[in-house]
Amino acid sequence: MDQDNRVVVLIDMDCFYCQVEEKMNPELRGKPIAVVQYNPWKGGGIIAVNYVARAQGVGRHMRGDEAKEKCPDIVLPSVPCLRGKADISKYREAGKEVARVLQKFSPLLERASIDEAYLDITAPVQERLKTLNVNTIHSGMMPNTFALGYDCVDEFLADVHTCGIENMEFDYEHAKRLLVGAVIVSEIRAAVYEETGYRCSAGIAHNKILAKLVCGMNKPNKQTVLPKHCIDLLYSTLPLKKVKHLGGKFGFTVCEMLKIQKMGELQKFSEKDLQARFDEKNGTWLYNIARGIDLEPVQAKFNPKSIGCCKNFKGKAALLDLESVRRWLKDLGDEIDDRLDQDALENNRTPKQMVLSYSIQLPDGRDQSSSRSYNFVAEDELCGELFSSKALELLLESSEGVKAIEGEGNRRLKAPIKFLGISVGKFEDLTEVKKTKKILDYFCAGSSKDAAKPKQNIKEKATNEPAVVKNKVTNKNEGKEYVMQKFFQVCEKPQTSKVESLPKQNLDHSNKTNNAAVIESSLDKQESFFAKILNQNKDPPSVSRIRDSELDVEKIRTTTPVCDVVTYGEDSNDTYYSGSTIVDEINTSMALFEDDPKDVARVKNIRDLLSSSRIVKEDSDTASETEQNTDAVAPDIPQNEPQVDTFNCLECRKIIPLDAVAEHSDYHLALKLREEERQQVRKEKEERNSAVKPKQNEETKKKKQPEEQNSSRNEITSSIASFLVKIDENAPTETCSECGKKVPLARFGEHLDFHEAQKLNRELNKKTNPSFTGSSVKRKRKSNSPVKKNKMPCRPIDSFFR
DNA sequence: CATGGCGGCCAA
DNA sequence: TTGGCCGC
Repeated sequence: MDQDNRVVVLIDMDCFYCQVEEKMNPELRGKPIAVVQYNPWKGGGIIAVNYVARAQGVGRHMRGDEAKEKCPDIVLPSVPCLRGKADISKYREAGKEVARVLQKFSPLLERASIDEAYLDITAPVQERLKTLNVNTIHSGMMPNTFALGYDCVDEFLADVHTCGIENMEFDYEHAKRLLVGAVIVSEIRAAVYEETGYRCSAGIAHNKILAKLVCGMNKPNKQTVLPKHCIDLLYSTLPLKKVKHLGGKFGFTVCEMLKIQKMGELQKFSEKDLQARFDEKNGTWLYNIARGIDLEPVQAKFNPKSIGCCKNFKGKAALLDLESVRRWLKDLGDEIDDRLDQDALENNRTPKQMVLSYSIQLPDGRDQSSSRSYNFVAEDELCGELFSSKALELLLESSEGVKAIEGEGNRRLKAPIKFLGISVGKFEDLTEVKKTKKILDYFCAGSSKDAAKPKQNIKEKATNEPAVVKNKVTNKNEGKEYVMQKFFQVCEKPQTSKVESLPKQNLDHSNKTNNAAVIESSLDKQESFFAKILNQNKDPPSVSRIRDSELDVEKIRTTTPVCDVVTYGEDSNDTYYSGSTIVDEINTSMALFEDDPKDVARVKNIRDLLSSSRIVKEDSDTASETEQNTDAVAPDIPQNEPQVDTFNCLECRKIIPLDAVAEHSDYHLALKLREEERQQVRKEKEERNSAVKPKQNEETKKKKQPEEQNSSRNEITSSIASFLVKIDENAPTETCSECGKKVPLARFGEHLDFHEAQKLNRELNKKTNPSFTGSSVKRKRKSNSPVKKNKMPCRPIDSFFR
């Protein structure tokens, strides 16, 4: 049986939350610790205990206070609170960090929880067997390894070396595979420790259930192999409920109905019998697992399929009035929003559905839970407010006497609410346009974004945990401004100017002075969002370079397959996803504009940014010590100028107060985007009069998907123009509610994206409106203004200046 | 009041 | 689509 020839591993992090705390605070190492959440009540609930504390009798299912009694010197790090609830994002990030290491060893990685992952290493084992002589394997190659059924691993080794001649059950090939598997798992665990500092345990067997089963048998920092011929031995004493899926009610009824306790006793029953008692599927499953057979494949799955958050309101804390429900839903919605933002950046995906879950207390005192789902529609702007308001609607619509009692301003609820949860799922891949929007959001919002959108409505904050993750991107928030500055600098540079702001490696192998060419060369290696834009600027720079380097949505689109709604397979989840994520693109963009990585790391504020990018020179009489070639920009900089901090905009030559730099950059970007929109309209008009000739795509010198290169060649231009005009009389069409145009059904998704791009433009325009200066700029959200067709919905440019 | 906050899967 | 179960 092919399934039995696998080598499956379960990696399980040892008391993971504790390890995360220990890593963050090395003082804690060697001390007894337990991670708690919500410490106010009896010291908080313990959710993880390290092994020092376990040795002193501290266990899970204890309160912090109990732990203190058992172990007075225990340290109790607390899970941070955000918006009034436990925030486990740092553990989530740590789990991802580990999984990324595991992924290097096999693409067949299935994340089972925040701290557990299955790996199918059948292929790596086969590979290793080609070069590794099994007889040379010794226990030194796999420290901390145990073989179930053997007193020590050396005995198992001996069995393998002698082909297990003493045991009829011994399957030599199988044992060899597991042995080599154990060697590889040792290497995996060493790599995890080396690269993350975390220790883990592992189970090695020929399927998931068994790997999981034995993983926990030797902990911490150990690994356990379960050879087939030892299964019965193990099962003879193993309580049935220890097996995954049998730990709950089902396992209990199995034990009850069959009057058995041990796993081994299951073998006494025929498959038919088991099917008759339970159901066909369960019967077969039980029959198989009793014989160590589990056919479940390890699925390549890295990302969760849903993102949710919830909160209990126990006892007196139960919600009694509408207003508190509203408040909590808002917090839950905001958290979802934050996590979705990050998820979109990392995984290029967006959810199609949300689910509200709740439970109420019935008059008889028991709880009753329920849930209602909502499928997003195109007009929905996914944001915290949408989530919370939809959730409230769903809650009030739902039949169960949740409705507020009339009168008294709808204040009181009929039944106390004990639990609220919002989750989103059914992800689909983001289209290129939406991706573009996200990237621009990221860069353009600049410092004003965080101030504008009070994302973290922090009710309590136990620690000053950075709310957003610590991946490369978010660490470099300060770099955003820098990149924008660089971007405009590059766009603006006269043809003849030096390219000193571009990456060094590009200077090396090129005597071209043309920016586009330099950037183009950087595309050999990688492509960034900005590179895409800049790369389109093949024409000689003109007065309005920005316009020439238009953000041409259609051109960007052609770099990826033409489909708006990529039907959701496992694409967004699996380990094979090969497209560049938004995070990739942002990081590449960053890299593209970094003179030296240290510069960006060093940058702490706008002033540093500007001086390091040589744009600003306040106190400029002493400034030339840093560089001699300030003259690249110097002519326009008022040398003996100001007491105030200003900088001279390369774009318009105006002197801009430092504190308005971000907005000013946004303004130029808005100009650029607006021009793009104009051109779209122009194009639209032109093409209404003349037939469209599908234009040949530029040579795309990117690896990407191979099919894509073929298809892009023989047309499939996803040009906006093409779907605005070309209407096949016979093809089904749909009338766009935004602009009233008839659009071929096949192109309708793209058409909607076009409007999306328009909205983006408008929002950027709003963002640059100086009347909202400073911190109170509302970030995107709520664009319910209808589109006026054929009319520029922008303000006059001049109005941007006071 | 008292593990809580997740997440996955599946039957109906 | 919903409710329930399972497990970390």
